[in-house]
Amino acid sequence: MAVTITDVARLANVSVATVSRVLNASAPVREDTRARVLEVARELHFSPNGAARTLKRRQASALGVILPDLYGEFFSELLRGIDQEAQRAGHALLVSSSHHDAHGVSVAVRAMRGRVDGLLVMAPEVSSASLATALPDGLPTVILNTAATKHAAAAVMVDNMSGTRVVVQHLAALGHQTVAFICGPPRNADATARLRGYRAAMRDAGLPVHESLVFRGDFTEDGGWQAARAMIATAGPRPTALFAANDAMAVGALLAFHEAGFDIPRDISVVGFDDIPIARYVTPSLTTVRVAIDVLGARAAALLFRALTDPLARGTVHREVIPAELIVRHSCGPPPTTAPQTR
Amino acid sequence: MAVTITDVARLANVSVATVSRVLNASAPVREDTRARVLEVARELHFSPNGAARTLKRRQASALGVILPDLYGEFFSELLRGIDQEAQRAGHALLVSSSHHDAHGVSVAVRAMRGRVDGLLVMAPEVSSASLATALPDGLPTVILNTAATKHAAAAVMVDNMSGTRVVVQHLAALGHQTVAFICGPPRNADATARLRGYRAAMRDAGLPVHESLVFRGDFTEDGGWQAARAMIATAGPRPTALFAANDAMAVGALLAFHEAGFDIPRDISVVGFDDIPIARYVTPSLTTVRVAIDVLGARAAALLFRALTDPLARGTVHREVIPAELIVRHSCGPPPTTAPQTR
DNA sequence: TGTCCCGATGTAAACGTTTTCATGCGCGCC
DNA sequence: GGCGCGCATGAAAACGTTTACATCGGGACA
Repeated sequence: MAVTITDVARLANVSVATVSRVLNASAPVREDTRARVLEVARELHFSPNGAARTLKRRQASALGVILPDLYGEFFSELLRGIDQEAQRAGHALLVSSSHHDAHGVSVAVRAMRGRVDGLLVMAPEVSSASLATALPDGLPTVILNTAATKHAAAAVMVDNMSGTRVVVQHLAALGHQTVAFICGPPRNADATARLRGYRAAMRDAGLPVHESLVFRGDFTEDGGWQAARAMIATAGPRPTALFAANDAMAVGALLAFHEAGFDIPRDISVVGFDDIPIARYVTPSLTTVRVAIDVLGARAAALLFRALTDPLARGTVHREVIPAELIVRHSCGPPPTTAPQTR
Repeated sequence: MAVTITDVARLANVSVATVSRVLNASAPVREDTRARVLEVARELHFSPNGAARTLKRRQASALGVILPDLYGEFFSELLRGIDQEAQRAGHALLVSSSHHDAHGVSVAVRAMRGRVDGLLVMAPEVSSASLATALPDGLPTVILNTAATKHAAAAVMVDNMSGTRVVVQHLAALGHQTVAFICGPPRNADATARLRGYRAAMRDAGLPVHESLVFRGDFTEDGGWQAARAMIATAGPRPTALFAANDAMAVGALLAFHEAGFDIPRDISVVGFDDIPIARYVTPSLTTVRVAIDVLGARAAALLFRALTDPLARGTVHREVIPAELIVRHSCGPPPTTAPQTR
């Protein structure tokens, strides 16, 4: 059915070896045979079978990408960065998403054996230990945003600590004393790191952390909206600023405040985290922490390629931290002289 | 290096055939041998080599996805829909993006031969004819948002015509007479269809199309921002509404208007197209055309699976149109009694 | 003129599976 | 008690490549 190298060889009156040599330029071939082979190959629309090639060469020219989800601009940007780097190296991407638990990751990983040269795994909700058992032995792996395991060749992570610190410092400098926080998903590594960062930074700034002002969230716009609603409805100390653990939730909170008639930043300041592309387009534009998500992906891919090409690098776990930088836009201002009214 | 089925067979004192039978449950095996094989396989962390499996089985359990780009929520949603459907069928996704011309598509497609069972191609900037030559012969293909070619097993497209029509009708009903338009990329199939739809709907509504109010765009937020700036600066008839060919550009326009001190929708109404998730979170929330992008992807994948499993379906080109529905939010209102002032 | 070497090509093995075919063995049946 | 049948298993071919090795001329050199 499909045309194979044998078909080309037959029609060009040469052996399959010669065809292979022509197509891969792997050995000198007389010019006229070369031309003849190429002609026949083009005529038959021949393209080599990837599986066979991979099997023989022991190199798939593909990277496996395991993601917890695909919803929202974050993953879009991440994948874009990875793809860009992979494409430069002539590698394809085998993508598999919505793997939230160790078992899901394990299944996805097994399905990739033999079809990828290395793995990029982002599983922020899976514990380091479970991840270690889910990862394969022979396949170089780079972990994203998760506590690094021994199995991995490298780990790339966001500097959540300094990111959260700089936000709190900024808010404190503006005069805010009461800063609410919206968490990410409970077992998510980034989420917990940012919560820890928030607490530590608040302490260091000499500001109190009111537990009633730490709201649950799930990294989605709707989660942020819900949390902001809860905040508006809640009794107790009135926050003058809200720090959301990611931009999506900050955007959701913005809507909730807008609906409630709040003026931002006059009534309350809002900060996000990640700097997804949309952050500068919402109203007011969102003060946030720039993470360069596409760079995060690209760096992870680059590290994986290094582990693949440089056998010496094996065995040593390389860690890389993507810096986090405060981006001041218009969603923050000084605290109001009197706290906003609940309605 | 990597553990193979042969290793398992040797340690379990059986032939490779038996191991294969156990792992695939493809033939009855005595219970004790079965247990022994499974035990050894687990012990060795064996997982079958995908390339070898694909080669022998002539089935890759993977779908190729070719996209023009990965930037923004549109592709993220599309990919999510595809992934969801593929995962249900136990298929992985081989993704390759940033293919804008026929040659790029052709290269990507060739790289996928033998590693995927079918192809999902979105190449809105490639002409139908070039696409036909770029697509492979033996591989079932579903085309997204592009004029269908004969080679394809199916095509899924957005109902751009009725989508644009309903927007113009909505604006006309509100009393708008002068409606500006921001185009997508010049050679993009969706973009041109939406422009055509805008023109036709305006004509049918008895409204004039001022060529000076048809602005160039590129489907990005920044493009929309630039176009809106141009609109503000331009002389000539003052539009009371702006229709952007996609949501990203509408969001960009929103920012430009906001920066210029316009009140939306009092000074000008804004409409988008696609209903990306963020559309309901911008301020004001965006009136747009709901396309259910994830469904678009999922349907495309479903059609591909049908072509794969049902050989009868081959040869007939199935077309499916994803409906477009007006979503009224807060970015539209009646036209101002006097046109907004340029500043 | 014989030897050596090198360039062009062919032959066949190998990659790790799945699957067809063959084989052996126990058991029921006449 | 011999015959046939079906079940469990093994041997080996096949999938479509790449590549190590063999082969064959022909030219350079002694």
